[in-house]
Amino acid sequence: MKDIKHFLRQNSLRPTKQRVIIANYLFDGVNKHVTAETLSNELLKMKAGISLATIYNTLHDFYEKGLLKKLMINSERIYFDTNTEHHHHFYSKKDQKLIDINADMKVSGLPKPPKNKKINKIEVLVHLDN
Amino acid sequence: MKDIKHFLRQNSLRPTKQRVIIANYLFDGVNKHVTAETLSNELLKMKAGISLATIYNTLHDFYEKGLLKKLMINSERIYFDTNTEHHHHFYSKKDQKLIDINADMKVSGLPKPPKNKKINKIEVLVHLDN
DNA sequence: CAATACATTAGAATCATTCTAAACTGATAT
DNA sequence: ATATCAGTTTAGAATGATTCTAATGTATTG
Repeated sequence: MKDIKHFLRQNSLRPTKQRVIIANYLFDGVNKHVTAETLSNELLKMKAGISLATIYNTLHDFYEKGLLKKLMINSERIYFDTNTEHHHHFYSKKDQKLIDINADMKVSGLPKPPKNKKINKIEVLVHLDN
Repeated sequence: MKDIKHFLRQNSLRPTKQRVIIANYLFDGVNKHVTAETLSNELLKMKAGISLATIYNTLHDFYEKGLLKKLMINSERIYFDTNTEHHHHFYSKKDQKLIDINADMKVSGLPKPPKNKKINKIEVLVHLDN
């Protein structure tokens, strides 16, 4: 991501100091899974001094613009994924860690959806033991 | 479920008045997806007068004994499933409703799990549009 | 560079869930 | 039966992630 300001403007987001810092961290080319908390910790490390409220606002803004995916893994916190392509995950509860599955997986034997309902997307979560 | 008291005892749970009422509702032969809130509403309807704390405790106790499955669908609340067999779900966000998929589905193209990790179980969630 | 629409922030509010500690009850032994 | 006691229930407080509020700050536009 060379020009973050341009990137933010393209997505109808004012490139404020805080958004630039957060976008630079999130969209550095390495896919990430973050929660408000883990992101806050990273930003603290780089002494960015961004308030929690702004972190929540920004994650939400990025999500609204389709720059992040929301993952429902456990009910304790919300995970955001910088990989917005359709993909699946390994999940280690023990490590509280998600790992992308980029392979092209197929699900067979799926029954018809209920009347008047259409399938939107299929999500596979592979739980790891240890 | 004919003898709920016996059933509870078999699972090392004292058959208290509250647990009997809740177990009777949950294990009546029809699989259910409940949250503390929806269960509380049902119990209110039948004027059971069971406190929220007990509802949480009981769901937890039943879960600990393997009588319920926990589902992580969204981060707003915890869902419990009376169907403890391995199975998958349709989910309609709009209706906030889960539907069991009992068909025997297969997932192909799964990559190897990360080093030193074993696959525990595979969960497929089919999101519905409308 | 002034005006203004949008952003940031600290701290309060919210809401599902968990905790606390006092009152209660099912099981067991007498 | 009844006393005992470990296990339960409960109201209400506490917690913790997230959202809201409303005051202050800042990017954009003309």
